[in-house]
Amino acid sequence: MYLKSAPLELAEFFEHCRQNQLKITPQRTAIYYALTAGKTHPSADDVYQKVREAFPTISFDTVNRTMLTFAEVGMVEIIEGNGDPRRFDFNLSQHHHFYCVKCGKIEDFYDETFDNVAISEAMSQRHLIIGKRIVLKGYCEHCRDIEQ
Amino acid sequence: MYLKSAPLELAEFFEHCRQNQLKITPQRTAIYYALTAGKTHPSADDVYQKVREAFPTISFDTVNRTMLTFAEVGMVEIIEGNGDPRRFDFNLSQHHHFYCVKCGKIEDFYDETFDNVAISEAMSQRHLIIGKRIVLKGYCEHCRDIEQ
DNA sequence: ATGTTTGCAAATAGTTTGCATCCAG
DNA sequence: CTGGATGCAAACTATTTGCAAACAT
Repeated sequence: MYLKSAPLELAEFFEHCRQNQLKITPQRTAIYYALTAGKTHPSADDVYQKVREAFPTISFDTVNRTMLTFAEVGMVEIIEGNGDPRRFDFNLSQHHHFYCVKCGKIEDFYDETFDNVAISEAMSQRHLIIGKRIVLKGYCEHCRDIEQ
Repeated sequence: MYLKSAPLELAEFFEHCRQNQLKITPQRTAIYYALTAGKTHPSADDVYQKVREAFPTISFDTVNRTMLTFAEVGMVEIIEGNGDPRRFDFNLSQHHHFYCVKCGKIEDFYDETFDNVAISEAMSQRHLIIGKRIVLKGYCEHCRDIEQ
């Protein structure tokens, strides 16, 4: 089915903070609000601009660091690749990527089953699709062992 | 089936350059070689380090610009997101992304068919997979029209 | 010959770090 | 009170731009 995004309720946010020994500060609460009200895949600066509407004295720095903290405790996700140096792919055949969240390694893999799944009409009619790829995230065979 | 990456032959590389009005310079040729011989998902700096083995006087700058040029004419692909500012996702439910290569917009979508396709044993046994996502690339409904 | 490409240097953008002050618990 | 959080400034990394000299065609 079509499920809409389900942002955390304020109470859940507080709970999350407590569970992770994060102090509930006015800044963090304002950032939480900005996330529920702002654009969907914001950069740190997007969040900063939005938060300032409610909290004009907050520093960019606090926003940026708070977002990293939120990501660490699983309250937001960092979209894979973004923020890392640009990387190029010389393999032009249809393939998929496994991305290691620890060491940043990218591994190609091939999967015909995925290749054969059609994109929904809704998407392919609205946008002009030029590529389709599975991105797996995880710990690679090396990092899974040294992971605490 | 399992298809290995098929790098361009030197002749194809020259042909590609001619077709795109790119002059065949020693630097570009050396970069092409470095791509076939070097690591699989290199950053501009990775390529630079590799090229210098054969062409010690090349500048980082030329490598970086050449990679962008190669990407423009479709000889390499820029891995989506990498090189762009970090972006966060507040939507923690299982979903997928459409990424507009023109304006950088990311749109969520949901697709149970994709969700239900299992990851191959080969991948799931080797790595510790924590996320699976389809990434569609293309021109969004807005950019598809103003696209030249 | 001439328009593209290269190499250098400077500028810009995004992110990270160090540290003194402040405040939630 | 006290350790974590904040704000500021400086450092760092990656990328982009401008320009003169060099080169492929």
